[in-house]
Amino acid sequence: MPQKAIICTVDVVLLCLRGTVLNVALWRRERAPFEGSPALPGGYIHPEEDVDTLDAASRMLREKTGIASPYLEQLGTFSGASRDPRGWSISIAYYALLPAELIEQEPAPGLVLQAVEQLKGLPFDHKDIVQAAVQRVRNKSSYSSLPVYLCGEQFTLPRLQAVYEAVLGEPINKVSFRRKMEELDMLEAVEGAMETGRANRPAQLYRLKHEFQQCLSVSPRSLTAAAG
Amino acid sequence: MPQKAIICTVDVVLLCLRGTVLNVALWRRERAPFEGSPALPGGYIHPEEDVDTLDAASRMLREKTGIASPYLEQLGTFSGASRDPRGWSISIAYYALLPAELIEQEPAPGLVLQAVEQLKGLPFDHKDIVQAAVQRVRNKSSYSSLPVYLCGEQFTLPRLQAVYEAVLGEPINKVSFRRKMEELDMLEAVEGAMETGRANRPAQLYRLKHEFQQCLSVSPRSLTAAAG
DNA sequence: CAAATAGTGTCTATAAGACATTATTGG
DNA sequence: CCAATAATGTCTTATAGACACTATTTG
Repeated sequence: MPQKAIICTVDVVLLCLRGTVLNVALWRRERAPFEGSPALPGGYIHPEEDVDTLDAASRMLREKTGIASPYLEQLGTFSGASRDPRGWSISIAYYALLPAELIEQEPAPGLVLQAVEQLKGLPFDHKDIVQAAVQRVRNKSSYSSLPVYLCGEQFTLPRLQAVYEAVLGEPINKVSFRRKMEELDMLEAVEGAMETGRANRPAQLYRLKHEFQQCLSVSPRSLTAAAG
Repeated sequence: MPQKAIICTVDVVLLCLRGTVLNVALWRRERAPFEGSPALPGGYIHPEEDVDTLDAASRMLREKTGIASPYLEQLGTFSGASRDPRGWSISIAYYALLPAELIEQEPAPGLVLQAVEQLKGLPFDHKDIVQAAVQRVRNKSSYSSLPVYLCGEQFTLPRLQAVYEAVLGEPINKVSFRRKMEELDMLEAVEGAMETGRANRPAQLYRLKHEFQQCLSVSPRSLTAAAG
C-alpha cells in the first residue's frame, strides 16, 4: 500500500557572481505558504509534463527567469516532516550557474539577486539548500572548470582568475593558475580578439572549447593547496 | 493544486569488499513489480514513521538486513516517468559501506551479494544507481578515509592499503600511502596489538580514531595521480 | 616616458614515487 | 639460515608557488 501523499517539489539555486560576491536569485512567492516572501524558484513536479526532475528544474528556470540552458546539476534532496508547514515533503534541489549580466540585463519580474552570505528570512529550509549549493560550487571549483559558467561567452585569463578567486575566496598564484588552465585544456584563444581600452597591454580573449559547453573539465589535483 | 500522486521510494546501495572486488547487497523482492527479482533493498517512504529520507533509508537497511549504523550517505535522486512500470516515480538513493564479514557471518534471508561489475537483470534503473554509487565511492576514496568503513574495527596498514587499491583499481606506492594515512590523521595504533601467525614480521593493528567514526577525514590532495 | 596590467621565465619549496635497507617473524 | 612481509630511510622526479622580468597599451 502506497504512502500518504508526499509533497514533491523541485527547487533551483541559481547562482551568479556580482563583483566578487556570489549571489543567488530569489523569487517572490505567489502563493501560500510564505506568499510574498523571496524564496528559491521552485514548485511542484508536473508528472504529465516533466519527464524527470531535471526536466522539472529546467522548466522552473524557464518559467520563472526566462533562462533557457545554463549549467544545471542536481544538488541533493531535502526532505522531512518539518521543512514545509503543509506536511511531509521532498524537494529535489538543483543548482545552476550563470553570468550575472544575463539576469541584470533583462531582469525577470519578481526576481531579486541577493548575496549568499547573510541570507535571512528564507522560508522552508532554503537557507540550508543555498549553503549546500555554495559549498558544492566552492568544492567543485577547486579542481574543475565549473567557474567558467559564471563568465560570459568570451573572457580574458585575468578575468577568469578573478572569478576563481572570488568563488574560492582566496588568491591564486598567477603562474600556477595559467598552468592549470593549460592542463584542463578547455579554453581556446579567440583569434585576434583582445580586450583593449585601458592603459596597458591588451589581454587575449578566450572561450570555452565546444566539447566543454555541457560537461566539465576536471583536474586530478586541486588548483590550490586548501580543500574541504 | 498539487500534482497527481508520485511514487516516493528510498533505495540503498549497500557495498562491501569481498577479496578485491566490490559487492552490492541485493534483496529478493517480495512483491510486484518484479516480484522475486534481486533488487536494491528499498521501499516506500513512510511519512508517519520516518522523520526524513535518511531516516527512511536507515529503516530500510535495518528491516531488510538487520544492520544498524553503517556509514550511510545520500547518493542522489533518480526520477521520471519511465523507470517504474507503476508510474511517475522518485527514488532517493543512499549508499552504505560495510565490512563484508558483517553480512557473510549472519546473512539476512533473501539477501545476496553480487559483484558490482557484470550486474544484469536488475529491475528499474537499479543498475544505474549501483554504477553511480560505485563511481562516487571510487572518487571519494581517492582523497578521503572512506574505505576504512569497508574494514572491520581493527586492521593493519597493509590490509588497508589493499582495500584502497581494490576500490581504486590501481596499485598505490607504499611510502606515499603511509604518508597520506599519517596526514589524514585518522588512525591510532592499538597498543601492543599485532597481527601475527605468518612467517614474517608482525604488523601493527590500527583502528579509526573516535572522532572519525561518523565523519570522513579528507585530504587536500589526491592519493594517486589518477582521478575522475 | 610613466603607469598599468598582460604574459612569461626561472628558481625554490613541497609533495609523490622509486628503490633500497633494516626488522621480525615461522619453519 | 631462509623466505616472507612489515616498516622505514633516502634519492629522484614532478608539481606548486615566489618573484622577477619583458611586452604592450594609454596618456
